[in-house]
Amino acid sequence: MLTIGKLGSKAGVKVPTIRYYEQIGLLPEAERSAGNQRLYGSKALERLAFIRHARDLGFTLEAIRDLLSLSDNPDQSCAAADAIAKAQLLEVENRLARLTALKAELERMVVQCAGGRIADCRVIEVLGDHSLCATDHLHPETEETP
Amino acid sequence: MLTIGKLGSKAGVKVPTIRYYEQIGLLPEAERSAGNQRLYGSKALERLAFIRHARDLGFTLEAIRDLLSLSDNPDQSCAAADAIAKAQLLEVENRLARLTALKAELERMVVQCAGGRIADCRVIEVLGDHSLCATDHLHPETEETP
DNA sequence: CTAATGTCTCTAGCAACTATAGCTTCAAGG
DNA sequence: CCTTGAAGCTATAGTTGCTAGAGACATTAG
Repeated sequence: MLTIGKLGSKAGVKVPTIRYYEQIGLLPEAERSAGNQRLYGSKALERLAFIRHARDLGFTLEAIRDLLSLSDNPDQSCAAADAIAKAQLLEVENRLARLTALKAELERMVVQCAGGRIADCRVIEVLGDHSLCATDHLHPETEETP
Repeated sequence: MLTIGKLGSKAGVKVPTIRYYEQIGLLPEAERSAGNQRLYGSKALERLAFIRHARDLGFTLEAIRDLLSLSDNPDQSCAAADAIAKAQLLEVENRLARLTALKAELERMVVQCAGGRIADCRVIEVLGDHSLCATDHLHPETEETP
């Protein structure tokens, strides 16, 4: 049995994050020791690794919740899991496209900066006027993890 | 003079967002009409467009605050503005690299899904075991806007 | 046995908004 | 002139995915 700290270091997840996952129901309530400390077995480690990996791949906790409940019922069709992954792929492709446009724009800005005074600075100028942009890099839709 | 709604639709920014920007000091306190409604002139529109554009380019509000204070004092060297833009460019390049690895992994997952039962689903399987991954798509470091 | 970690709960904070509630003001139609 | 509906106001709370802190108990190394 692992304490929360051991579990965290094995899975590469910080301790408060584990407690947070338990709190929002992604992880089941842990067993407790006599002294009320959480104890975890290998199943919890697997589940946490799953969550961690899916987070690394950019899935939201909501999507992960769905994926976990799918993997808890292994007899169903995997169409749902496939759909979630495909949606995530689309999302990522979208962001890639936007980021690529952004990068081009930032490069243009930086290259054109003459290094003189602010009054001549292309960075400031371009930021003040979207029509100076070469591409449309619109509304990156603030979200989290790619 | 524009009302907050007109300003918002001209700049492509939602009304509560404008009030929020005022609240955190990115926009100066607006003039008020007799009936206490905010009124904006063209300077405010420019400033808001600047903010909006910089947000679209992925700058944080903190970076934007700095850029605005630079553009408010146009007699300085533009080295600072240039540095902010360069840092932002690096950031974007980083994210691009990570996203590209992610995309490859997601594509692999999706392609390999045979469409059978969860028990055989590659999506679930890969999520449970990082060693099945072809690339290192590690820790995308949760942030906002690309 | 003591000191140093580790863990516990609870609360508050981060970015960058968005949404809600309950009110006032404004512009246009009848 | 009056009413109705949209748009504005303030203030507060919620969102996502954590992270940080306080103050108290548990465990372990020396």
